[in-house]
Amino acid sequence: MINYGQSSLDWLATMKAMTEQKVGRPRAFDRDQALFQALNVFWRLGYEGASLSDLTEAMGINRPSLYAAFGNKEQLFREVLARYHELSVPSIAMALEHAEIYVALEQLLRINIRQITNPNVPAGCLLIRGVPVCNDTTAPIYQAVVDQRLGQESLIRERLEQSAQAGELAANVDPVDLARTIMAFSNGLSIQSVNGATHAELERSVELFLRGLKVLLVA
Amino acid sequence: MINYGQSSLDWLATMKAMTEQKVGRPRAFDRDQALFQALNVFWRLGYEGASLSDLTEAMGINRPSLYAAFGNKEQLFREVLARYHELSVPSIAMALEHAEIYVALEQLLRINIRQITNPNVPAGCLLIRGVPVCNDTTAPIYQAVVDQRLGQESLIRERLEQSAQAGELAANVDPVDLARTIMAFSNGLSIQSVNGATHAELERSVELFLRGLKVLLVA
DNA sequence: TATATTTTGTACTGATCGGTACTATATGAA
DNA sequence: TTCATATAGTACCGATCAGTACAAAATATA
Repeated sequence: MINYGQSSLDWLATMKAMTEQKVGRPRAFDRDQALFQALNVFWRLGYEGASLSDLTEAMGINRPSLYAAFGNKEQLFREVLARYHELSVPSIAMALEHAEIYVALEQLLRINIRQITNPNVPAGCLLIRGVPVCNDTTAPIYQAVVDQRLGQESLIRERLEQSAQAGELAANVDPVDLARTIMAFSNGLSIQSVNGATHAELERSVELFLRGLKVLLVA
Repeated sequence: MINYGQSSLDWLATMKAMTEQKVGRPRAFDRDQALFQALNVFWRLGYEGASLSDLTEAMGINRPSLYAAFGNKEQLFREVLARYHELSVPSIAMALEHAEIYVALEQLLRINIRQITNPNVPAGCLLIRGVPVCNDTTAPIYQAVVDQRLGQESLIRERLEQSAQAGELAANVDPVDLARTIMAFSNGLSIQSVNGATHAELERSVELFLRGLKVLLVA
């Protein structure tokens, strides 16, 4: 391994320096902040509904700057998807780390309704609002969105398979089926949020779901 | 009341004759069949993704014929929504007619997964695929879609309120909350279907959900 | 200071969008 | 036949779409 210095912080600094441009007119905007604004626009308007004018206005840059920094609309959305992944997966993974499976799933759902009713971002989930169907426009990025939804479900499934090994699931409860069931409910909550349901209302739905979920786990 | 004849069939015939054109070149296409094709296109491509070219091609008519018969894209979609309502609500209502609340909800979910995995139509639900967000394009019809989703939830809620009156719900189970919970799960199944889940897989998720649901109802 | 390099901003491209003007055509009524 | 009415089909409209050509401006290097 190449020695970039004495600590990993040095290594990070070196990597950053390597990716930073050294010559030419410096970029007048923060690429990360612009990407976050793009995330917000795609979240709010959907992939098709977000025009280049919507994006550049929110990002505070002009059109050629967007293309120079991000490629095109499709590649910008792919980066947005990656950013959304970074923002959502850690909290899912953290919830699922709880030793008790019931608490893990409870935390998962409670964190979920916090996120989909966060007033600082659009209601619901980007992965559901953003690209609901596959058509000529969305075809290039449709599968990536579905894959990310399936990726979240896999996180739940893997945790449930641990529980199944440990004998924590009730009789005739398949972890794959239960993961799909929880994911369905979670995604449905996102639609409820878009419908206008409040956090308190979603909380009561989660509590009802959890009462039923207990039957599927061993005491 | 005006007497249109001896029977309600005569009345229907009279109404039909009144709405049928009597003068001018006759329409060369079946309006109902064209509307059904439009439903299919909106279902498959979404409201934004369905272009007038997509619509006219599938409907087998040219552009001025569409505008003469349906007004414009927005009004056509409103008629499509009404058609979808006619196709979906009766089966929901029929399922909920069962005397036993558990059976009613079971039928509801089983009919639901039959419909959202029907190979003759696009996967999932038009009300979720068709108009996921509100933007400049979808604003005129967005609320109508949300209202139809809420209308389906109301059907469930009203049935559950009957059960609550009859003491068929477990302690601390509010019918409004339970209706929202069931609707969320049902909508999530629609997304699972779009993800590629099979009917058999959704059936197993429904069965797990029903096992939990039993706890929320009195034996 | 001179040069190479990159970003910025304006102004544009062809393609497609939803919607329509206009003419030809097909009917019922006179 | 003749006329009034309504649809069919072609060919078009202005607006907007994603994407880009080009030149001015701002930096590092030499």
